[in-house]
Amino acid sequence: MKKATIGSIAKALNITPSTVSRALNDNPRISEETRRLVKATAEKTGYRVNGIASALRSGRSFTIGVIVPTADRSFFSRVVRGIEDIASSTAYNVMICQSYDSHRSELENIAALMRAQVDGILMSNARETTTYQHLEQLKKQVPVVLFDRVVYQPGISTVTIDDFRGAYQATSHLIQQGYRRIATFTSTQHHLNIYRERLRGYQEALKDHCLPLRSEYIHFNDLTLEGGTQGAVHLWNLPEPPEAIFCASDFSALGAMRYLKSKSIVVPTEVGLVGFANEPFTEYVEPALSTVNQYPIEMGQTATRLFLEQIESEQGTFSEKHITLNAELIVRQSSLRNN
Amino acid sequence: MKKATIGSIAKALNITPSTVSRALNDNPRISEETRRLVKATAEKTGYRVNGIASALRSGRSFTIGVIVPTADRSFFSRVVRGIEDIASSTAYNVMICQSYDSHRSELENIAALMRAQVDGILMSNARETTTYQHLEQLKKQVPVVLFDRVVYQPGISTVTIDDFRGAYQATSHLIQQGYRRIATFTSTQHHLNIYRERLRGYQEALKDHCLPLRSEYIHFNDLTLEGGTQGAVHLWNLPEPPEAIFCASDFSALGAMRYLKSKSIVVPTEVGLVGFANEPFTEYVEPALSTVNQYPIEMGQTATRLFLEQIESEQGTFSEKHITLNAELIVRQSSLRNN
DNA sequence: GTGAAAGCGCTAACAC
DNA sequence: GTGTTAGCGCTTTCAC
Repeated sequence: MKKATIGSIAKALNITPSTVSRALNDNPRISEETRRLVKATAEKTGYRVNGIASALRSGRSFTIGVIVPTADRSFFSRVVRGIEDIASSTAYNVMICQSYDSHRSELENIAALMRAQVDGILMSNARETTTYQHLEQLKKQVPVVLFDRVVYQPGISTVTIDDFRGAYQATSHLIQQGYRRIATFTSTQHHLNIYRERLRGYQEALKDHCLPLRSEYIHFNDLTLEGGTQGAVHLWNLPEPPEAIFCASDFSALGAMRYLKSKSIVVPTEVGLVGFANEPFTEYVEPALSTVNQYPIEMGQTATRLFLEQIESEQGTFSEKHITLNAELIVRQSSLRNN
Repeated sequence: MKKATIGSIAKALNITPSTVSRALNDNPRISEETRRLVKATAEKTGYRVNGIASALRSGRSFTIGVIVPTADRSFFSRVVRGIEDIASSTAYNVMICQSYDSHRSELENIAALMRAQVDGILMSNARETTTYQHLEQLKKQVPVVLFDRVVYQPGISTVTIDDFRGAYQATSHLIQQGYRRIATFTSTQHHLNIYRERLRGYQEALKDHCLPLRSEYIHFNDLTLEGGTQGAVHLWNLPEPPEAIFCASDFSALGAMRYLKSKSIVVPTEVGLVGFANEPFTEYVEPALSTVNQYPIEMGQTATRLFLEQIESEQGTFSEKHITLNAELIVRQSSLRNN
């Protein structure tokens, strides 16, 4: 019992492989009769197209490569879901790789995906990535779409959320709740667009509300739980600790929340907290953490649509697009002052 | 500037493609000199092997297909990490698909992976999957290794953790903490091995400690947060509510925790809780949730090793293995009675 | 140690 | 509407 191929079907029906191929691909020049016959035989013999062979011949693998820093962050896994939504509705497969935020891994993933002859790559830069020659090379070979952690280069489309506005809204919300001395946690990785934008949003909001920018209230850390704890320690060692923190990540907000709890400082009565990313745990902690939703599914869908647009565009007609999606402040207890 | 191929390298060096292929693949019969020359030229011209072509020719794609219900559960994403660990150290790529617990999706994923000519499939059954003919078919074509949610079939290796012992330990721990009336949440999806085993572990622990099995204390739900809430509602409507719950999932434990909090019932003083899976949020909630660690990375690594063993075994020498990994009870505050 | 030749399974330009 | 032909890039057997 060998594997069925278009050849074996052809032989069984006394026609040629090309006819079989055409029939299976619904080529209009094939007679209804032949098509029916071919498909019936295919069904009966358990024929499955060999994607490898057709990719080799046609030059298109109908596979999209995706590189995310890590799939176990709710945000990225939901982006992937968005990508799969669109891909599967258009007969594309998705090959997912994780860079674990390592630049080396990112390079290896790109190499592996190219070896697999993917038709395009959708990716979010690894945290470690600070040089972009690899993208220069890559974009010459296949369409590349960056999302979330992006860099702007000719020929590369991007999808981001409006990190600036998200941060601006979050900070303004804290101000409206009556908090005045507002600190922020931001990333030491200042080459990443998203953190630069979130910091800018924080600063603009303060300015627009005529509040002073105090540099001791800007704490650079790695935005992990531990980073947030350290940040809180730093802030509460100041002569005048803040009344609220806008944290550029949920994990760092959680770190702060725990530190405050350990010091019996009550959130939100005494101190207000807002995170960023809407990780699932933000709903579960107490008090529930206010945060900024990044619409990850939409981001994945949009990135995939940009890829499809590019791959289907005529040679030379393509030019990159930069799409910014809305960010949405989700207000929960951690920033609602009882007043 | 065309793409470099073994043909182009051969032409440049006035040798044949076969020699180039051998040199690149470190075939021992190639002279050091030729190998050096070939590799230098490959480097210079930016040659990348075409994985598609070599897969077609050799019949091996060096790609492993992985199907998980969802990648955004910490457990599964860590299994994937374990798989990638081993795969990448052996030149295999990994193609990840998500079934979203739908049987239809699972079938489609299998089809897509087979089209892509993966060399094997590692999977965890979708919750919805209750029939297994598709695996019967599949295992004839490529090595199949099941993990976590498995079914036992000749020719299919499996990796599970010791769900029975995990549940047994968790329940025994509650008993040792002085809780006597112990309930459990289990899944309505009783065809899944893992939930059957966890229920069995709970029951055995009660028996071994001479505690009665009370059927009203076994609540079947979908093990989500909502399911856990409903379960708690049910239990606290009983004439004699329990003193503790062993929950077969962390999410359902969280549901119970919230319900209890809303009723001002204090965990762990009045009621003890243990979850299952060691989802990250279990550390973050208050009180921190005791749970059972499933060693996901080890599970992924083991599954991949089983696949490699099978694919490298001589025709006919292979027979399936069933590996059970340890489960480890992690005791946190939610089950530590202050006494 | 290297070359020649064949072919993996499929598609597509060109015939008629 | 169907067949013929060629070949995608690579590996591998069989020569010598």
